[in-house]
Amino acid sequence: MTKSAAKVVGVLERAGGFASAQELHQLMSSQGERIGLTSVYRALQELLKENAVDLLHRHDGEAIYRICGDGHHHHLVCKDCGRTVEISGAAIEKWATSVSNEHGFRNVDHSVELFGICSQCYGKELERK
Amino acid sequence: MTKSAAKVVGVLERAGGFASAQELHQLMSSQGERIGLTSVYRALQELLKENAVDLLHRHDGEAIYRICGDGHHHHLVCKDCGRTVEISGAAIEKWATSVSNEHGFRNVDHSVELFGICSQCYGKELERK
DNA sequence: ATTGTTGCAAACCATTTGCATACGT
DNA sequence: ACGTATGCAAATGGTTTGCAACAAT
Repeated sequence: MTKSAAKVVGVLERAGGFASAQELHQLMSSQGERIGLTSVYRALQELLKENAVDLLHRHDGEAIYRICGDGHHHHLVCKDCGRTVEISGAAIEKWATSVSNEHGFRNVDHSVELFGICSQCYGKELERK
Repeated sequence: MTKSAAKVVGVLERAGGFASAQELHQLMSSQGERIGLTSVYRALQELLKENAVDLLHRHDGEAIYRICGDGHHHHLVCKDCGRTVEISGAAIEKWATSVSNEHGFRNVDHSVELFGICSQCYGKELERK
């Protein structure tokens, strides 16, 4: 693993959640780490290939990364406030695999996203009426 | 609803699944619709505000849109040749519903896309080696 | 005439790439 | 020295905005 990658892992661990490449770079810079934005991007690509980080996208499309507990999981996102709940289900994984096999596909990757209104926002909506 | 937005809805309905703004524009152009890329983007923003379309992001971050509340089917897409198989599964629907309830979410909609290598392309890959 | 819609071109911003420099062994 | 890692600057590509021309009522 490259030096930059190690640094990025460190910051991601300290951050504890999701962060974009730009945010990581800013954070590291403000903490005195001398690292180029390019290296942050390259480190993240490297970590992705090794499945050391998870990638998903914010509402605006910006890529955000997180240390991967190597548990593969999906997201339940509130359309109003953006609150996100991580979910995981063996059921989905099995289903994806069997459907893929059924159609003769290999190396199948899947993306599953659920979006709805969380209980908080649902409550606020009712108040308004 | 603006005229462009109506056209976009039409194409999205015919497409039946997810499509990016760029793809929509290409599609419309190739079908003789004279519309600017800008208008496609503006139409999609408009439709988003009205909750007429759902937005999510592809693995590469490109925004893809889908008519909201249309008949549920998902896609199994070949990463190489783009061949697409429509799939549907009651199992997924049940799973999505139960997970959503578990977390107190309402009006939950889900998107499931599978990406892999179809048998044809897999065969070609083998030949190459 | 006024208001809202369109489309071109330019701006924007996250991300990637080319290339020359600096590092580690 | 050699191969790799780094970083700057420039290119890329999806998306947004400014603005002038245009349509609809």
